[in-house]
Amino acid sequence: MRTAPTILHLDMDAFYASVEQASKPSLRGKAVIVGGLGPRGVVATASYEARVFGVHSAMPMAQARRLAPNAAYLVPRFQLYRAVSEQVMELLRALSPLVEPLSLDEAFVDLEAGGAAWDEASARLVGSALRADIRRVTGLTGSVGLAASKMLAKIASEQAKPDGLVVIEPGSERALLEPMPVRTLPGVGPATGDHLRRAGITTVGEIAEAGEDEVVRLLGKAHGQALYAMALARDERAVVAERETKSVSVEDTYDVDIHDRVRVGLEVQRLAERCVRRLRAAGLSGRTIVLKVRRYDFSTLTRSETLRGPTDDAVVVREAAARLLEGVDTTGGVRLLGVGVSGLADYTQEDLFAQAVEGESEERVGVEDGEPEGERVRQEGEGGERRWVPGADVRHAEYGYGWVQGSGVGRVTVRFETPGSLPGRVRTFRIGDPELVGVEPLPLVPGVVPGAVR
DNA sequence: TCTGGGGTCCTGGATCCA
DNA sequence: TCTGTGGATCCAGGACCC
Repeated sequence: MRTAPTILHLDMDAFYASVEQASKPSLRGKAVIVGGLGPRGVVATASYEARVFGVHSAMPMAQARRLAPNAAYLVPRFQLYRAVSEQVMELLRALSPLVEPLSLDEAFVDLEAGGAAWDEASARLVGSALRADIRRVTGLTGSVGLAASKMLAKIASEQAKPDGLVVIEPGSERALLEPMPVRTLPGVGPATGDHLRRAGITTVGEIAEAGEDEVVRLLGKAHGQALYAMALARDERAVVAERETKSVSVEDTYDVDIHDRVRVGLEVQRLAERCVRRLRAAGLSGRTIVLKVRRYDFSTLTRSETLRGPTDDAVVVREAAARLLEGVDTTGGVRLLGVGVSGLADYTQEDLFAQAVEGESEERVGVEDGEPEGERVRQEGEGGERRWVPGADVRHAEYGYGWVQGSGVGRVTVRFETPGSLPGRVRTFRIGDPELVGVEPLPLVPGVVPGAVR
């Protein structure tokens, strides 16, 4: 284990909500909640102003609306978040070749490997400069944790939130961890937390006291050994820049349970095609096809089938998924369906026609990936009429740039403002108003154009 | 009052094979 | 030929993470 706090963990503060606030001046300082807005949606991110009401990630949206009825509710705009994330990752890669992104808003950086820092003082300087750079380039705040291991750097950034920097000095780790709740350690979720609590273990110090044998007895070999080591502040995991994808999957939760078996079959076919589109866009193929079914009572089951060789053929995946579905009882209704492919390879075995039982249908899904992500600005509503999603960027021929605040009963309400403007005014239009068009998001900091935004 | 989507890793039983 | 053993692989489910 290294002796200087040169592993950096960056965690952007309330990332999706902060991007929305940066992009929409009227929302700054307000409760903003980003997530699925359907009847079964959950919160992806809540701004700190919304957290005051008790709203947090993964909470059912219905519950959030009860707690914070006056918050702004927006659907995620992943394209924009990806572009901003790429700007941040670019800053990290300038520090070191060893950057390990964990998600759009989080990453580890090995500062020593990049020669950017070698002791506490230099690491602190780099961390502060990074936070300033992030603010300058994106207008957003991020929290930085610095420590001698990944686990501790992550705990440090958690303590630094929001908008701070915390260094855990080597030598102080054990004393720091001891009183912390077991849930602080990575890999301890609700189930493991409960398990440990029933054994009388609630703090990290108590895991260390219990001894490795006891923890392994409670949690199994791999998990137990890993957790015991973490409790002693032992974490030798390296920062890994390139992680290869192990599986590709898509899934949909339906607003209303599907009972019709034919419809279930059609949805599975659709998901299989979407999955293959993603697979091909990534230049991958895979051997194992997985069907996932969540039933009306939330019980979830998976069925999988392994082919003789990897495929990226939509027909093959569709047929495998259909075969798997045959063995699943869906009476009572299903709320979620998913199709995935694992056992990935970066080549395709062409000689797979035998696996396509009806080798006749030669249709394939194109590589061009028009993946809808719920960020479609304008959707076709029932009867072909236009529908605008809350938060979407628009431009009006007369009033300029703005975003959709809400829509319904034939009307759409738009607030006209841009990232660099003062909070703007609201106007309401007919849903079909030809003067109103959907547009790409504007850069958060005027003049700094996120390269990835098309 | 309900519980998304996209992943990763681990475990344990079944099966196959040398 | 029978039986036991142990590894590899497959399959299903659970837990966790962001």
